[in-house]
Amino acid sequence: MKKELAKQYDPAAFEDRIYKFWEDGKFFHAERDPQKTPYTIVIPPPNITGQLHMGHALDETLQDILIRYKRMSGFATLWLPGTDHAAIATEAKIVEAMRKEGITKEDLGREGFMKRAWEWKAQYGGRIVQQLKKLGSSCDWERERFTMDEGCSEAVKEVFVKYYNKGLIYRGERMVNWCPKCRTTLSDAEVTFEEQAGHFWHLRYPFKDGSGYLELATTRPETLLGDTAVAVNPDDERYKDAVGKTLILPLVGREIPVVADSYVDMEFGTGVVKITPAHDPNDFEVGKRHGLAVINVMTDDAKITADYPDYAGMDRYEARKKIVADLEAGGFLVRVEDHSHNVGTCYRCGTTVEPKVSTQWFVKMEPLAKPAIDAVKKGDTKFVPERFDKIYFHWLENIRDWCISRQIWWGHRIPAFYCDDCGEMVVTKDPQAVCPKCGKPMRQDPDTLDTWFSSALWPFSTLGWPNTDSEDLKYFYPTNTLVTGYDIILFWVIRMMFSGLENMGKVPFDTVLIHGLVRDANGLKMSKSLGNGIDPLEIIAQYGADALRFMLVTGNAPGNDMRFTEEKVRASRNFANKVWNAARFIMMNLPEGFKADKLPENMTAEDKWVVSKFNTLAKEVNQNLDAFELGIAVQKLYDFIWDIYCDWYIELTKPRIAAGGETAETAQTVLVWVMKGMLKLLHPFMPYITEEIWQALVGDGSAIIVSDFPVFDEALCFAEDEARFEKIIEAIRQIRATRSNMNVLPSVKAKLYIETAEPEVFEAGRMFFERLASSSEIEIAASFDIPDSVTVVTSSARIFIPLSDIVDTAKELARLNKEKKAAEKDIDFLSSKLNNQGFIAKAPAQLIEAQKEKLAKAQEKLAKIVASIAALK
RNA sequence: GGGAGCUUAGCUCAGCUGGGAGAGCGUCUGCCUUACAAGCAGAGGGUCAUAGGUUCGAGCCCUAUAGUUCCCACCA
Repeated sequence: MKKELAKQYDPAAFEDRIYKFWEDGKFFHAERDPQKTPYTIVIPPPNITGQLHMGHALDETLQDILIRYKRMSGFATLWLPGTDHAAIATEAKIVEAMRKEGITKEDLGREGFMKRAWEWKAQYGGRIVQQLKKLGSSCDWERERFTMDEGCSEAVKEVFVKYYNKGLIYRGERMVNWCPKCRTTLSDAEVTFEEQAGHFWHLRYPFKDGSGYLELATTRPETLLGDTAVAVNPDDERYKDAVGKTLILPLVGREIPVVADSYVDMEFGTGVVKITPAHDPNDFEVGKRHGLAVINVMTDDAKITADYPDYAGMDRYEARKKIVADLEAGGFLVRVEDHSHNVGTCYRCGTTVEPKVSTQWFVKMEPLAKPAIDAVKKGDTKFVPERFDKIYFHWLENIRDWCISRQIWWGHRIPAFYCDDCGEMVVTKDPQAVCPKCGKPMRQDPDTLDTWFSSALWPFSTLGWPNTDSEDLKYFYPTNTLVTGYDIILFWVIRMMFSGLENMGKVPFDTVLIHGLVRDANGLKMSKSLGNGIDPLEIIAQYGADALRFMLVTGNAPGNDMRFTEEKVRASRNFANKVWNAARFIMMNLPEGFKADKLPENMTAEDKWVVSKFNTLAKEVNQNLDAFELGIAVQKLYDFIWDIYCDWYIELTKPRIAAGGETAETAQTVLVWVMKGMLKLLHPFMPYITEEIWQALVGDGSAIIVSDFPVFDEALCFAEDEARFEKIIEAIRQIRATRSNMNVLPSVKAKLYIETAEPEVFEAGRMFFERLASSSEIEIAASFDIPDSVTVVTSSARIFIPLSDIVDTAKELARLNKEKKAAEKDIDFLSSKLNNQGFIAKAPAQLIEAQKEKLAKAQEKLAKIVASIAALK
């Protein structure tokens, strides 16, 4: 053997070294191999400004498990990494950093700002990548991409121009969501609604002719400045006469008409609505229908414009107070009620969004949505778990056009050029300096694109598109699995779907594996503002990446949220320690240069038992990984390794190793063979420890990361041997339980008389009773008569333990009677089932057989108990 | 207003196409048995939210109810 393993598992001692070993060995690098089937995952690119958080840790772990599994299963696997420029988020951070230095964007100018932004990217862009490596992510770093690198930018321009020429992108004046703090538009998906306590101000607007007033209610009195009408429902009898009349707008004095529009709900409030087309999306629509003026009363940072000297320069909330006060003073305020309503806020900074009319670029969604819906309906792409396709369909079926222009500098600049002289506009990939019509200079649109515009192209822009000759593109597209959280389906998954279909003619991936959120121990979302986030890097430093990874998949089903607790990480670390020590035990007991490439011919009952169990495990792990049930796969592994392998098999080999000779050698071979297989199965989940042990145990220079993943092997099914050995295990368990119940110390050894009709079965287990069942000597026969002994009854044996000094006949009788009752209950249950005609008629034959067997066993057992009770009396 | 999820042991959660309820942690009892006390061996603990229904058989399928979380829409 190569070297000794440390007594305690210390991941910090080898994780970085192992990662370097993999990188140096280029094991992550994907080669196109026509002999192999490709398996591709593109990473959801983390923000360039980001710090690794638990959400990433989960996302990356799931991907790495799938990639490692497929790599070992013989696929040409590509896990393509990269980062996202995260337009608004990044720009906000840079602006904030500049603010601390007393610099503004305007100070630097566009070019100067961009230079600074790229410097920022160079400085912080690598940080997240280094953090991903800590997790053990086996990404092909040679193919790392960035949404603003040359190729991705080329793809963005290509798509923009293409869409424009197809009429899928248009420029238009629309009501958009405006964040006054970020000073940019937001798409509908970027607006978060929040319930806020507010007020309902009831106002009266007087008729111009002095014939009274109309009473209406508003939640935003400050927008009154921009009112250009008041609307009522055309069917509302109360206001029939008012329609067409003119009102005088309080405080402003503007004359505004009363219009009839079915948008007004007669039941709500007074049935009268003030119409402010410049500051409310619905009002904007009403305004269009009635040809109303759009009067903007606010600046880009949501302050009142200079057009209203009484309020100019006040922000919207300040203005609200003053306007309400003035209304009250003027006798226009009727009353105020409390009213809670939903307010749109910026997903990034939380500022209340201000609806605003402006000229923006949009993607026409309807023609793109249709194929995206069909693709999932047809099953070309499927969601895991399936229920998420409902969210997908709902959004696409009710889709609105996508506002893609942003009023920031960090991002892909819109490739549209304007001639201020003749008004010509050119949309083109190449910079257009002069106007093709009049020859005057042209200027490029100052706006940039929504960050999701480039990430929508990620599955193919990263593979070389728009160069359709790209070998990577041909080989690796469509990708296979997309792994992401449910919170990002609307932002990203949908947009990749229609982009892939539109530009590549194929869906970008066949499966979308959705995971949930990692919450804190109290079930709260981890967030910066709450300060309840847990840093994965600290956890890794303390417990190791393997423990963190293992914890993140344990006990979790696809799509479900999970809670993070350190106890769970500790449990995972303990499991790693268990594996570590099992390996250590084996290596301590192996002769120099020991090889175990294939199973020995002369396997014993317990050897076949463990091999057969392992074979079943291999089948289950493969099946569950294929079904994306990582939580189940990992549970099976845990159970096998801890319970079957460590608690039983290793213990069973100890007397054999002590005995030496042939049986020892066979045991050693099986120990190593199963250990190797089990490490392979565990490798995708715990890559570091498995590689570290592999290197020490195998020591032939091979790497587990590229070893063959174990699969089910018909030749390793030993169902009969397995069942036979279970009888010995059952007996040992029963003896231990009985002794424990009777408070017999393990140090008190006793003779065992095993009465059984299957002596050969127990002969095979003879050497185990001493160590595992505290026995001093064993006799096996078809019949015994041992008075004053404790009687342990199993389905296949009656075992007498002569502990005369501690046996209390009355107690023993009570214990046996309890067992008798249990056995009788068993028999009742089974026989009533078997006596049920419906069951016999309709249940599967296999099940009926199984029940019959169980019944027979139970009856045998009962008979033995009854005999023991009789003997006691 | 529309939709989805969840409700299983004291806690956190698994439970695949319906066939005698599981894990980890915690609790209790014994053990330092030279791989591991980050451990070993035992034990206790659940009318699977409630009420109906389908079925030979329901934690699982159907209906309703309650509680809870989330998503979408956003009526001034």
